[in-house]
Parts: sequence; C-alpha cells; structure tokens
Amino acid sequence: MDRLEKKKKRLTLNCEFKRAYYKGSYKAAPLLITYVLKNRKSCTRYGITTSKKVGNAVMRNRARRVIRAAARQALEGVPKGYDIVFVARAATPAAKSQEIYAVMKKQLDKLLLPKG
RNA sequence: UGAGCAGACUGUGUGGCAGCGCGGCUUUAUGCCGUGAGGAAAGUCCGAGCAUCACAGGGCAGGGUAGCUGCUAACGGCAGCCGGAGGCGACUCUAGGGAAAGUGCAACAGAAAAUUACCGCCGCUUUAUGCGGUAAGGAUGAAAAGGCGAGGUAAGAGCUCACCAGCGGGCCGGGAACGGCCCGGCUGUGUAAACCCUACCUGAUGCAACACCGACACGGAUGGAUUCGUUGGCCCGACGGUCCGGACUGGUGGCAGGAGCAGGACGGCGACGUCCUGACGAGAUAGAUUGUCACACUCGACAGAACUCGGCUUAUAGGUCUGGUCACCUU
RNA sequence: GGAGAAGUACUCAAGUUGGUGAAGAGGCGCCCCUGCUAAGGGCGUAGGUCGGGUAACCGGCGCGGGAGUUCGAGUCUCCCCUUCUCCG
Repeated sequence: MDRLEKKKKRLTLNCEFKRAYYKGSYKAAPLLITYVLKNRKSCTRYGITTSKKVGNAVMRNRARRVIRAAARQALEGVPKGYDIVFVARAATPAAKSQEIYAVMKKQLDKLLLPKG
C-alpha cells in the first residue's frame, strides 16, 4: 500500500503519456523537453521518457537519474493537479543535475504561470 | 637489453551531504540496521535445468554434428593426440567422413570437361585431306587422363625400370586416428558450405512458459458409422465430453542456496574428478542499485541483471603477474 | 525479455539448379517541339570510388560489412552491423 501511494505520483500507462503529448502544452530545450497537462486529480504526477536516440542502456539510465534528481528538487513548488512528462534528449546524459534543474525550473514556470 | 609467443588476473579509490529498491527490527507522521550490476550483464549462436502439452507413443519428412580418444548433466564446448598448412623458434591455424552406391553441374574458350584425336607425329594405300596407330609436342582453360628422368619404338605409350605421389594387400608399433617396412598391379578429374550415402543426435513451445486468487462478462461449434480439441509439416495411435476461441484488469507464487564460489589435500600429461573446511549479501515490474561536492593518482575503456546455469562469439583505455622462444652483449 | 523478417544505383525494386558484361520504372542529363516554360516525344545513363590518359576511353574494387568453400559468390556457410514486424 506504500507502493501504491508512490505509484500515484508517477505516470505508468502508455495512453497517459500519449494524452500529454497530444493535449498538453510543451517547452523544448537542448537538454530537456517538458510537457504539462492538467488532470482532475488531487496530486501532481510525472513521468520520464528516454528513447533510443539518447544512447545505449547506460546513457538512458544516466539520463533518467539526472532528470529524477532534478525533478525531486523542482517539483517542490508546483501546485497540485498536473501531469508532467520529461523527455530526455541526446545531450542529457552529459549534463549535471543542477543544469537540468535550471532548465526544468524555467520551463515549469513558463508553462504553469499563465494559467495560474 | 631488444623483439616476439602463450596463459591468467584486474579494470579508479576514499570521505561528506541528499536520495532510491529489497529484507529485518522498532512500531508505523517516522526512525534505525543490513545489502544492492558485469567480465562481458551484450549478441541470442549452441547445450541443459524448469514449466505446459500424455513426466510424450510409432513412423515419414525436416534439422544438426563429422579425424581419434577422453572430460562433462549436456553440447556444435573443452583437453590430449593424429593428419595437413605456416613460422628460424616458442607456437599458431585447420567444417578434417564418403566422389569406386547413384544423380546433377563444370559458363566462356577449347577437338574434347569424362571412354576425348583439332593441329601434329608414324605406317599403309585406290595419293582420296582415305584408313589405321599414337597422347611425347602445340593450342584453350581454374582443371586435359599420375609427375620427372632413362630405356624402348615405325612414331609412341607405366610398354619396362629407378625415385616421388596415389590405390590395394601383408607384417610390425599404437587403445584409436595413424605411422614405418615389404609386395602387387599400373589409375580413378573437380565439386558433397550441390542433391545424396554412412554413423550418431534430435517431440513442440517458451517465464510474455505456467500455477493459484479476485473481478468482468461477449461470441461460436458440433456429434456417436463421426466431429472437435490436445496437435505443431504429414500419417497412425492415445486421451477428453462439454470444449474451444475472443476479450478485461490487478495481486501472489514461479524468483534465486546453485550440475554454483573460495581455500587445501589426493588421483590424472590435461580437460576434470573425489574428499575436507569456510562463506553466501541484487531480485525490480515504466523497471531500484544513484545525484552532487571535495581530495588523490597512472585521469578511468567497453558497457546496466529481468527465470537460472555451462559454453561460444563480439566490444574493451590502461595496468599487473607467470612460463617458454629468438637475437645481441657480459661472465 | 522472447520469437522472426529484410538490406541491391538518389528512390521503388527484379535477379534460383552458383557462370561471362547486375533487368525494369521513377528521377537525372542532352536534343526535338514552343516566343519562353510546363506537358509530350527521342536518345543516354554505375548515375559511385580508385588508378592511368590531354581527351575519347581503359583497368581494378563495389549487391550492408568481414572471413571461408569453389576455377568462379548478389546467390552457399559462419561471424558482426542496421532497419522493421509480432508476442502483454
């Protein structure tokens, strides 16, 4: 049941990712792409996509870890009720998590503020 | 000292802060403790365990392997040896059964590609480019009917002889592949990673297998002389009476203590085997095993478990150790 | 994770008992037609790379890459690379 609570904060199903891609608003940068979509739930969930373009399995793991470390810091001030998808790019594994955090914070502010 | 050969190992380390998966204890707002990728985890090329179908029956077809002996649970793996090729040498490489069971193919060139006579050479004659003999020479080709030398002959020819290669038989050595010696006859083209033959092996599907729990509820098919399903490329046989197909979503098991690892003794040339002792510490399910900072050095390669083992193959910066070989120098 | 399929010119692609010089179409280049284009018609076409030559041209390599069998490989065998499909 502890696991179930954590699972609520992550996106798992493929259709949830697809909904964010088609209906959500996004912001792109060389290090990271962020999709944001409003859900009707009481919590904020996020998911990470690392395609084969990023590199081999070691590079993809590195990209996921760096993004997850940045997201733990960046999602502190995000209001509830959003689905967020982070997509890694080719330059992501070579970056440090602080650089990712700076880009992520900027993108989240731009995407979340206009709506309020 | 230089060059070169073979084998084995290692493959950043330490600390601070923050964080993740699993297990355990407190007791659950939480906190603490333990532990957490590889030699290839990769490619999925082989062999098994395990699971279901009958713990998978008979046969055909299909597939695989190919010197000998051994090791192994098994193997297309490994070890030793034999034959062949390469290297001065240490050593390395080797799909290495059968073409005399049969069939097919060998383009172009060439007379002819497997019972060969185009030119040439020799003989005879009805002097006709006729008949016969011949495979030494020419020419073609990747390949031309054992090679080369001498004798011999009308010209020639294993026709005869010596040597070499190949085939058959005998003797000796060896466990076998095979090696050595002697004798005989005088020949067979190449291709089996072409079909095939011989010997041996091989049922299929794969953890998304499969078992259990919960929830959802749609459609189809038949019959006793048959039909459907298990069932796969086919036939037979066996089993079932209700079965099959579609489709939805979670959870638990499978799931990690093993043909395993380390050390020692003994047997064996070796692969390996036997015995004793010791330790055991990834197990996720959108997928954890890290982020960041500092210091040190030789500035860190290839690269991430997904049911589990034994191999093979491929990728790999740098470093360490061991044992042979060759050349030069010194004693 | 597991099971398969395919790579031939810029693109789509044919190529079977292994045999000379690797079809065809689109595209491209040149010419005709037109005042000029488009369309149409005709011709050409490894259209890549390396070497030689003033040039015409000649020769080698080249069917994803590398080895092997064979006299000879797009085709047969082995090992890699890339792309795609299926299984919840």
